[in-house]
Amino acid sequence: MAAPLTKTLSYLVPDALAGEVRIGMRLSVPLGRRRAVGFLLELTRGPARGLKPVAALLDPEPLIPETLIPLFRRAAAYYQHPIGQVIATALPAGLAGRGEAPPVLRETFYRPTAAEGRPRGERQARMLELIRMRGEVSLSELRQLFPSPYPQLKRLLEAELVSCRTEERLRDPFLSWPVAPDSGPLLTAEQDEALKRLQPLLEAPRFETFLLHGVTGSGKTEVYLRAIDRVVGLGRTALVLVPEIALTPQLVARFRARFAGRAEISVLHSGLSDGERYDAWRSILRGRAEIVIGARSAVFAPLQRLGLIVVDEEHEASYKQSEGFRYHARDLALLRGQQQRIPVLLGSATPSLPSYHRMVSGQGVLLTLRERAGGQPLPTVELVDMTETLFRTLLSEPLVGALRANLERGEQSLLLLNRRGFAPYLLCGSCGRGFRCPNCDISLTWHRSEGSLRCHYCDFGQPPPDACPACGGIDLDPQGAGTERLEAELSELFPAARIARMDRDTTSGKGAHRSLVEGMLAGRFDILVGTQMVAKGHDFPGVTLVGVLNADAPLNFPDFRAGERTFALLAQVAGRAGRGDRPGRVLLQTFSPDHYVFDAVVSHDYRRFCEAELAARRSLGYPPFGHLVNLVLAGNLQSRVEEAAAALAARLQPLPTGVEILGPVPCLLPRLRGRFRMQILLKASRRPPLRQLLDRLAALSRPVPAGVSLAVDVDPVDMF
DNA sequence: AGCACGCCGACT
DNA sequence: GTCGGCGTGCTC
Repeated sequence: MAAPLTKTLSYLVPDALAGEVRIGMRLSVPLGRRRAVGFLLELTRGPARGLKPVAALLDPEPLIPETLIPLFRRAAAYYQHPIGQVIATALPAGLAGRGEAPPVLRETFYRPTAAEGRPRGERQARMLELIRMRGEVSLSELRQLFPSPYPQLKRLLEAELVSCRTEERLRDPFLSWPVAPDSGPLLTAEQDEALKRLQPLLEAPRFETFLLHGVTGSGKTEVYLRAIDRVVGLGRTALVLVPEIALTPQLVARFRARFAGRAEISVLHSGLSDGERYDAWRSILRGRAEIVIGARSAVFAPLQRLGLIVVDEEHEASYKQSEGFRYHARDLALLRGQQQRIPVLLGSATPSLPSYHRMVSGQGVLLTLRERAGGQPLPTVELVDMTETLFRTLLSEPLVGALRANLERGEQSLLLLNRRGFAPYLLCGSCGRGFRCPNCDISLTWHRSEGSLRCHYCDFGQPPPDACPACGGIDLDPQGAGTERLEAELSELFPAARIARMDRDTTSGKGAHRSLVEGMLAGRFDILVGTQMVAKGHDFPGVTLVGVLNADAPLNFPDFRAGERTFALLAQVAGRAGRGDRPGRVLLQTFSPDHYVFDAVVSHDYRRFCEAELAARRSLGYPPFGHLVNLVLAGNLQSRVEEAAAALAARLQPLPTGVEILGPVPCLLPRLRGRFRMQILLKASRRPPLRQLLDRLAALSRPVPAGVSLAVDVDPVDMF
């Protein structure tokens, strides 16, 4: 239902429709004095006291498999979100609202009849001959061979020399990454061991969580491929979740190559048009795909006979949707696994603390790959203490030296600077004035090549002024550095080097990301600079040096997960080094070399990091030892939002024992896209009292006044 | 969300 | 005396 209703509504099925209704169908139903789109979740018999009748069925077949309905129900309850919007999030666009479903494409096929005759016309005769020879020919093919075949086809049909039939055609956007069939490498002993542990559950499925913790380059994908091969071989299907499909073309290509001709793979990604997405959904529903690979929302893919769910890079924050229905795809994957009684395989080089904690507390099986698959050593990681550099330089001497040496050896280098643009601030040299976004009240980033000052949180952009609007000074000074500036500085330092940049600005075009990846693989670049995008999943065998410019920057985030995030980012990017036949070296530039995160990165000791971090979280009651719910209020009038937040906090009293309330306080970004934002953070060591409080919140008739919106974020990941 | 109902200020 | 403001409540 498009309406944000918490409860479901019951309708009467008229006798005329009784034969056709099935669970999972879309219905048109009366709601108030309008018509709404609803989903049939349950059919019951009983007295029809005062129920309004269903107006119409919208589709000939169900759009939702019955097995997904419990998932929608639990997800709606858990995330305190109206079930209609949960379903709308899951489905391809256009199916939940009043919007029309994308058109179904049809294809007509012509085949010869038993009749013997010959047509008179020459063109007709040639066409008939082709159809007789091939047995059946599609209209689109005929149109390629005969410019306008319609008059002849009409005659042939009238003469009953051919017959035709129409069937739905599913759009199939085949990804064009080259596919060479491959049967896979020999397994390492550790991979083999991991598969042996998985095997029994693939054969006789039941719910179990596996966490595959494998160092970078240890071949986690190979384990997924083998496990899925087994699942598919047993006639079941598999779902693979990846953080961002556009950034993992290599993984998709490996799946295609491995299963070429043996299993159909459906790839769900953000580049699909509504029509393609709709067709992908229907083809999965009809069982035409054995393997589905997709990002977050693919956790709802309508696969039948599911035998395994894989969540790759399970620690990635992008699995959490941060708007609307704020679900976490990894957690829903676990729920789906539990409901459908199948194993769920989480994989990461840097598992999330909650997942790791689940395993060590006995709620799952930890599988570990300590060695790289090709036997390469893990890279050596060194710290460069930036407090000892005399001048504020972007690139330290040791890093410049290492880059130079790498260039001389003809080896590739990768540099991470987690900030795009040229400079994050542009300040007036005379009066010190800066430039802020009028909608978000944060500093605008100078994008030099694009010639604009841009806000990274909304779409705002303006050309950089020639003079300071406050004092008229013409001496505008870029402060700090982003990837664009780093790229420029490197070209000055190494004029002969071939430098490429990978960040959101250089990869927004279609195929741009792919051509950067291919360029690196083909050795067309010596140095790749980029934001965290460069850290994600790539396998560049030629890279032997990785440098991180502001390695401690993410530590300064006011978030209890800062340490975990920093460790994950650094370990992931370090893992890009030395994947080929030459050893890798990693240099981390930092102003706080004594921080314990760096110890863990240098020693590649994930476990020690986890134990330390978990101890700290336990003492503070943070996840996984406590549970958080963030209530975010937003509105155009600051005073109204503040009053609403204070009033809501008061209405939550008295708090159930065990629940703490923090706030209301302004959000980390107190203004975003022109709206003022306040948050109320709820914290509890156990879930039940927190649930109780959320139920009370849901029962409030008007939790916030008009002009203010309220978002309930259960298990928040980004507390902006 | 929509769309009613319902009770208080400036207009034909 | 009506038109219309948005506060409150419901939708099988």
